[in-house]
Amino acid sequence: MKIATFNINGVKARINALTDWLTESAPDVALLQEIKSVDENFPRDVFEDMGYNVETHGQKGFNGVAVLSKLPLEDVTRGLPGDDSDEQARWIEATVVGDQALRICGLYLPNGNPVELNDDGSPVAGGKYAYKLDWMDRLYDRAQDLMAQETPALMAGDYNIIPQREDAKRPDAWTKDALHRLPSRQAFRRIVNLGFTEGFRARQAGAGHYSFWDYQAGAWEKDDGIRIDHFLLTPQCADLMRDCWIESAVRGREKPSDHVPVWIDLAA
DNA sequence: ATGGCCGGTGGAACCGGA
Repeated sequence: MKIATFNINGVKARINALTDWLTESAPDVALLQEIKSVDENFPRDVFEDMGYNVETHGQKGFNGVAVLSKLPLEDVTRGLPGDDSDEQARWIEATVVGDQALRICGLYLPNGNPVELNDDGSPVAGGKYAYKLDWMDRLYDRAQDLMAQETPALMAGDYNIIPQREDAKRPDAWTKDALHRLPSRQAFRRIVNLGFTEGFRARQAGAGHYSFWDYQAGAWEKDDGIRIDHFLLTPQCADLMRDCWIESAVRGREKPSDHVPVWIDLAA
């Protein structure tokens, strides 16, 4: 089973690029982020006509996540648990019903910029960086629950985290940024350290592997990228992993997203 | 070498992104 995560940066603007990609690359499951659409306006018929089951968790203007699956989806839940006042659409879960059940979580982790700090270095309450770290605390709690299930499960999406220096072309440019500053990396590592396998790094070492290139300043042409889209797998899911790769060529196509798809292939 | 964007909203600039 091939599963891809893809921040599409607007489903309406990306509809042709997206259907071309689905036709050519044919994921069994696609986790989409930044659909930038309310559920009612999501073009579900387009994907249903291609043989996908469609589940969305959208909002007006920005954010929004979705799952497309050729296999049946069950027990769909929307929103990351832990804060009923959080109205941003960044989390969706479902169980993919195949030879065995696989719990999949699609996520769009907050960017966190600008970083606003108090004099003691703590994040300013109510600011975007505080929201990012608070969201990651809730992600930790959900990750802990998933791990306790001892079943095949994964959390994948746009983490907005550059885990290590080798995951950026110019790491020094990111040291104070919300995507790479130490507390952000620590919060990510703390989740991984619950026992998750980071799919890509289980397959591929070394620098020069990116999943995002800014639209500005010719970043794609200069390969000035960062790796921020990740798969985290429970041990029972990691045991099934055959491969994990980044489909970077998609960034060079017509009217691309600024992110590209990241894939895993599972023996399931 | 150098400069440099894009999508959505709403109907012009501005927000949000990373």
